[in-house]
Amino acid sequence: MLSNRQLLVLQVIIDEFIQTAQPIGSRAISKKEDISFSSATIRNEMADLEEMGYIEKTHSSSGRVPSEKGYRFYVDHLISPFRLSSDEMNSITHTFEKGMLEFEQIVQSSARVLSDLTNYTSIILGPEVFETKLKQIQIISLSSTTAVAILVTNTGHVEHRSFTIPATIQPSDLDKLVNILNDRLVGVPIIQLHEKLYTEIAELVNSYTQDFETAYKYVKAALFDEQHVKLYVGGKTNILMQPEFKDVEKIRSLFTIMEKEDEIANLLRSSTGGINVSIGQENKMDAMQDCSLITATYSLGDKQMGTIALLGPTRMEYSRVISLLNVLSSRLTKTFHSWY
Amino acid sequence: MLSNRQLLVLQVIIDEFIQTAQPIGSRAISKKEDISFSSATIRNEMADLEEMGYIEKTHSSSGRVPSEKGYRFYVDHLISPFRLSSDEMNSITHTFEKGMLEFEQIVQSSARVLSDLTNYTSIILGPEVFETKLKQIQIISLSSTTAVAILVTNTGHVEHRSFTIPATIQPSDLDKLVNILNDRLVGVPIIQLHEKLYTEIAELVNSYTQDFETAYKYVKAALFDEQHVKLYVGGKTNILMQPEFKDVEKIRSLFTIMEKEDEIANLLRSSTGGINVSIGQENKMDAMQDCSLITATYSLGDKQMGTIALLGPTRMEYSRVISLLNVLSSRLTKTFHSWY
DNA sequence: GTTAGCACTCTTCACTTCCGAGTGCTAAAT
DNA sequence: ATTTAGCACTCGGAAGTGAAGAGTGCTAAC
Repeated sequence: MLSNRQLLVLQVIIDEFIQTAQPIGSRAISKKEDISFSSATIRNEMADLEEMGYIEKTHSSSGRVPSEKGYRFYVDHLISPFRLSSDEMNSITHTFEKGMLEFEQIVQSSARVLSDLTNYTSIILGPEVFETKLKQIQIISLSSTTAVAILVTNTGHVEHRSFTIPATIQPSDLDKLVNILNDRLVGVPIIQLHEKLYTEIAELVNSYTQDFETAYKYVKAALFDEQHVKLYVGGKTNILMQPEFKDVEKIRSLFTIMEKEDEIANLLRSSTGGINVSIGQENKMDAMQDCSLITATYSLGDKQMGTIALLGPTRMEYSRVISLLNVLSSRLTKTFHSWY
Repeated sequence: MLSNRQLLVLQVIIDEFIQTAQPIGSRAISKKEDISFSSATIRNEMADLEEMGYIEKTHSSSGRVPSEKGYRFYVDHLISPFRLSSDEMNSITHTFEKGMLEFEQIVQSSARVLSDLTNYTSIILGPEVFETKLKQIQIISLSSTTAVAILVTNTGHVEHRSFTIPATIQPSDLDKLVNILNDRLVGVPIIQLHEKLYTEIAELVNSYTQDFETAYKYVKAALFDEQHVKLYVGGKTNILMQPEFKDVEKIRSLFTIMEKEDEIANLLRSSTGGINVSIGQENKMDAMQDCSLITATYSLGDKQMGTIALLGPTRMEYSRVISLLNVLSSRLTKTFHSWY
């Protein structure tokens, strides 16, 4: 168990290190306002803290640096809610007041605000389709052999894809098909589309001509086969300003990871409700071993819709970042709620 | 004027430096197969070349390195067409054989192939709208106060935007409006849309009710007011592998530039037909002073549609890159031509 | 339990020294 | 008149040295 004084010392060390990125010595601590012990006493406490694994030395006679266990303890027990400045609150409020009405835009602006305010890299996993329903399907032919299929959801999301069709297929067949699809599928939640398509609709289509079936295949492939994730990343370069990323190799591996959107998306998707902090080695991805990833989710009703995350060095301003994520995720939740 | 031997020496120096990124000494040159002179002779030639500004020393007793003037001369007079390997040709052919039918996809894959093959960063300015014409406008209401407007071009490009409308506006008004817009605007080249909207259509709309005019305003704002550029960047991290980018500051300034898509787009847009090479200081952007930017354009008929570019260090494989860009731009041109 | 004092450790920086790669010049060779 | 061999010279980089400074751990005194 940690004594009160040890808690205090640990807190000071971590707070200080987060700001300066420099190892903290006993003398520096003893000089702090809320500390009334001599450096020697601090040294003893620090020796204990080190033995328990909360802090480390960078070399035998250096000041101390928080260990990952230290950060973990700090995050779990030591941080108090951060009072955001009115400037910060304003930036966020401003983002939501532009009266944008599209998922994409709101989410994108959120990512930008977040990375601007923190100087870390923000990653937002766009709204998943849980609650969204099909609003309308349209096919617009461009030429005798090409057409573009458009799918609109009740959330205003639009997917589209161009495709080729054999010239043998009649435009009237396409129209008929669209009608059938709209008849049967409008209002159906997006996640159930696949299922419905393969049972109900496929059956129905079978009863028509060969050509009609072909048309169906094309449209299905165009609209429903690929489901791509939307990942918004803000301030990729911010992380370059952190002194821990002086090494080009680290930068490279981190940037390479960030290009693998699928993996990142899966990682974020797996995060549960509320704020979640992964520190250093706790991260599943190798290239993030020197980073911390803080995630928060936003939701519609009791369905989780997406995830906001901030990626920075383990030496992160946890307190502030967590407050920011809290505010932003609840703003997102509120906004989406007001829409539907 | 440069003697034949000087040309040869200059060529060897640049070829070698492009491969090794190390200063080249006289002895190394004299050992090359096609060189039959002693290192002393080479030294004399190098002294001349340096005096003329084609090569430089990194310090008083170092080997030589190409100057920007040297690269310029190399690009203008010394490079012979590069024979692309069949592997390279295959990768490109493969990209165009996937039967994708959308601008975006083709262009995106092209960017990827290009950066993969070269290990530089590829930037592609998406097809401009010169020849594209409006195919259809649609408005789909999502709720009593929200709707999504969709605009489709004859090239299969889809733009969409959600927007709010006062509840006082009748759905029937919206329908009427869409009909008018489609009546008047289908087939009109996208670049003329603005003009038409502000003259013809505005006039027409004036004769209807107040509400109708309001609806018009909303739709116009949603669909036509913002025109955003599509810029595809491939292999941003590739540039980190180049030894000239060991310095974090350089990386940061370069990446910061690359986030300013507007500026990059303007830069690319200003490039004229054919291959264009900007070496080092020739670049307008400060952060690119250590880079070379090679651009090629692709077109439809005699209208230039967009630009492909590769960004790398000044020590670039000019010959290969130029060949690749040539092939790719003509493939793009051919593909687009076959569509329309 | 706390603190002052001190020896000890380790980094950092400036300053050498040494080596090798490469040049420029001169004089000899072709 | 070129070309080449030879050699002194220059410079960067690696390795080494020493002094300064920051910080620790331990001991003994408070």
